[in-house]
Amino acid sequence: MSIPSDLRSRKRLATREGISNVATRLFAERGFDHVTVDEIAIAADVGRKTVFNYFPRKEDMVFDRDEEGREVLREALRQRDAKVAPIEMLRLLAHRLIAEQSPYVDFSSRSEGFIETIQASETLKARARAIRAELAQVVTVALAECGGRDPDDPDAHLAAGLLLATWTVAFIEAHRAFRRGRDTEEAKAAFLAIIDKATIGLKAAMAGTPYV
Amino acid sequence: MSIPSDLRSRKRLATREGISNVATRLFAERGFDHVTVDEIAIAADVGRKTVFNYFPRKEDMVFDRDEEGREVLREALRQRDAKVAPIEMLRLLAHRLIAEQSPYVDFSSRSEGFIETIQASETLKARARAIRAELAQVVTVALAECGGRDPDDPDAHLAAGLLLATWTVAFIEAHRAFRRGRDTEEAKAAFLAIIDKATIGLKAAMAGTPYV
DNA sequence: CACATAATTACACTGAATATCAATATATAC
DNA sequence: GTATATATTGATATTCAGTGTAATTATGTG
Repeated sequence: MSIPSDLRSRKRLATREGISNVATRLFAERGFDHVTVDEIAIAADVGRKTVFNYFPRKEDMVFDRDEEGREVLREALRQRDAKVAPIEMLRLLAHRLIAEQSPYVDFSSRSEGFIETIQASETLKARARAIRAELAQVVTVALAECGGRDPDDPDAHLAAGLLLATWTVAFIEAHRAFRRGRDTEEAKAAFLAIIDKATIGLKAAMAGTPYV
Repeated sequence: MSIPSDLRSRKRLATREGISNVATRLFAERGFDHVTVDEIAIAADVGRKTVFNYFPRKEDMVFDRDEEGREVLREALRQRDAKVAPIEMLRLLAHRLIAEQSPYVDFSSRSEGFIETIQASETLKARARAIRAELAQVVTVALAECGGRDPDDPDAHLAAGLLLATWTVAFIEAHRAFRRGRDTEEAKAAFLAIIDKATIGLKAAMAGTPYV
């Protein structure tokens, strides 16, 4: 997380930031699908290849923290106290992310534009679904490990699927709540309310497995 | 479903079938991503534009029954007896589809190749996720209607998300069961076992809503 | 047969993504 | 400080999916 001292690395970061900022602005202004990579390269004053150098796919200019997100999930389940069941652990994670003002659960005017940009583009929605699928895979593996089972345990798959569906709905609903009341606190409350309520249900659904 | 008598319509169907068959064969032989639309057009002896005429996207040559699938879900929930809760209705639908040998729940050597082709291609997996998202949307709207609520009712979204996750896991698990034992009946039993078990959990999770 | 309509195709174009290779900037060894 | 190695960049060309347009061919109808 620290800024590298050597010139090469700093230049790299600056170039990356420059492209990212230009792209973000253009996407917000005109929509993801109506901005070409050529335009981004020109606006950022770099070569077209340089853009693809930093962001292998155009979508990566929007979602550039997905590995970080997966790591948050892995860590939460790895550092779990043995007394706390995995499903409960993820509920606690939701509360912690909210308490820590994590950017993953930011429901504000700023994030609203981000969400709008995504919703307006089939390509970005597809990428969001792919990221969810990767998250589900991470949760599946982590759960199976917690429960001492195979990484293809059906119960782990089911639990992960139900959990991801829950978080997704909570996330969407929190953003909707913010749009209605323009109140971040209200949105956070909505997020946690859905997580908490659904967790009770999920515990019932997964009773008899090592995950609850 | 009946074959049209006029020459034009028959030719249309034949052309479509021809393209579809050629494409299916090529995809199975060499993988979706290693077959170009040009090759399909040449092999099917039609113009490139004709291919796109029948299948707007390359993926549509693989998934050409998704609207049909959505309609099955809509119909099941629409023709529901008022005494049967929506979530229970979908459990019954699963049993009916299995009993009727519906192609949607075919776990055999034939469908195995189909699944392999999809799993081998990021593009096709993305399309499968998009179709799931569309199904979730259909279920959300149908549930909300059943429960006399808004189409953006959080409970409906949550229930639909949980249901789709359940069906997806059941589907994947049934295919895995077939791969293990090469027994269609065993795979069908695995499918229904997951649906039945998860339904109990989902009823607990959605208690207090109009959907259970 | 003549006319209208639908289907097919050729052609040209856009835009994402990849590959190659030369030019340039930076780091490291001496 | 100079030389060499390496990383970064950029110019150029190519592949492939997908779209638009207009011309051509096939089919249905009076």
